[in-house]
Amino acid sequence: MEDVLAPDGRGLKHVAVREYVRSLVTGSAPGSPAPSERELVHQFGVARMTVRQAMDALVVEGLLERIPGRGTFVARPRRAASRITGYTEEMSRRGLLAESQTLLARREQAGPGVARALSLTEGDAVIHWRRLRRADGTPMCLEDAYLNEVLLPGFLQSGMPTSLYDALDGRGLRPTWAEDSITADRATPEEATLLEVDEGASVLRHSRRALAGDKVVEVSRTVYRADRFTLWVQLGHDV
Amino acid sequence: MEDVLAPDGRGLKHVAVREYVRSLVTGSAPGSPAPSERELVHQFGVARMTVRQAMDALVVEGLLERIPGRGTFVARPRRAASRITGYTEEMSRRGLLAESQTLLARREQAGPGVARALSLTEGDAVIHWRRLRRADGTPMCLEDAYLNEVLLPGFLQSGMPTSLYDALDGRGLRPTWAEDSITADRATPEEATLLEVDEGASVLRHSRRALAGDKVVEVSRTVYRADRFTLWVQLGHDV
DNA sequence: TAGTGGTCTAGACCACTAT
DNA sequence: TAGTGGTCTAGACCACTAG
Repeated sequence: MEDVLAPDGRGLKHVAVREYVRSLVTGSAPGSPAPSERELVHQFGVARMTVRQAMDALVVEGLLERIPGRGTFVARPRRAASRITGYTEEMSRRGLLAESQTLLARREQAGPGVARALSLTEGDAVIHWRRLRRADGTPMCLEDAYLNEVLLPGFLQSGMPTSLYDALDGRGLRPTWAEDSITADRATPEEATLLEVDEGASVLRHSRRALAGDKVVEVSRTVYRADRFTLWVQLGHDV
Repeated sequence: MEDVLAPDGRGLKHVAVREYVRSLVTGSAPGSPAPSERELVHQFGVARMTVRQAMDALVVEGLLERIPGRGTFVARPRRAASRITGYTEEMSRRGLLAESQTLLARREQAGPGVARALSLTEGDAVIHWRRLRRADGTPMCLEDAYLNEVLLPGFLQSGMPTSLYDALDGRGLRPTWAEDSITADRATPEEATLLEVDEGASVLRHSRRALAGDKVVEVSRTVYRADRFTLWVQLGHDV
């Protein structure tokens, strides 16, 4: 039989099968059976290899699980390391209202440390954004973020967003990789005043270098009130 | 042509092709070309679909990258969240000598918190292992680990290992998933004495719930000297 | 124009599971 | 025994890239 291709003219029958199966099984309980390969062959009038290509994708995705001799079934959802989140999303996840007060937002020349972290040259233009961040009205942390101005043209002029990560997302720069370091320390006098704690109170210092693909999009240093904040991290993944 | 199968009698030609290609490209620089599919068809005398099955596996693995119209090439290695490590491996990675002094290793009945964290019932038998851990001779942290005795029969009797994670590894219980929480605090008098710091010194408190598959294999609470230890975490992954 | 990967066919035999 | 997924064949046409 010649290759007439699908009615839509694009040779993507396996996509049609894949999305059909996906629509069938999303929402099904793990262990529910998916249609058998030969059943789909008859339904779609395609070759079995085409159906297998469709199912393979769903298996790789972790949606389906094949059991030889028995059939194909909805898989137990895989665990995966949590996506990289910023303060706003993290507080929202905890059921707290995130508010931020910008203390400083300006163009600066990168110092040696920031330049290295942002993969820039010393003296390059960076955006320095300092915020006092609250949760349900109480100071939670003080954050100094440094951004590569080249990646964010007009960022300072366009009015600062509430969520940096949402703003990055909108520019296709959502971080997919982050290198964090965390240590315990005591609040400096300035930090204590802003965070409304006693001088020398316990704080958690959190540094992040966040990348979107190859591009370093954010370097930040945040100091959290230890009496109000515990950092949660999930590590690893299934299979 | 009938299905004579490979010389070894097992119908796994795609494995032979896959491992041949893997051996060719491991060590090659990203961007190096892999053999073309039709080239492998001739070399192995197999059908193209068989070659594609082999290559598909390597693409999913992240070793190869297909570029339509150009060929198949060695992919840039994907970043992936670091594997879950214990103290011994972490110190070794930092070039420090890890030593441990067992302060306590005994069978206990799980209290409510430990029982819940280990997915056990209160009163079930657990192993409680407390260690003072040093790096290059200086106290670094104090760790209380709780283990499910049912998963580790004879663990206490077989002599305590240096590395818990190596011991778990040997029993097929290497953690693949961990839920950590981190906070800053001050050392209690007892902690200060053991860690050889002043009472009230800054410490990092790190709790972990580590799983191997569905099984909770370790629940631990560790207190680190903040003057000696910074926690490093990598998050996210490519694609 | 030659070569590449992308898609697809219409079968086949195998080992395994469930009835 | 019937049904399932696992493997495999020997072709085919397509869009795309590169020389």
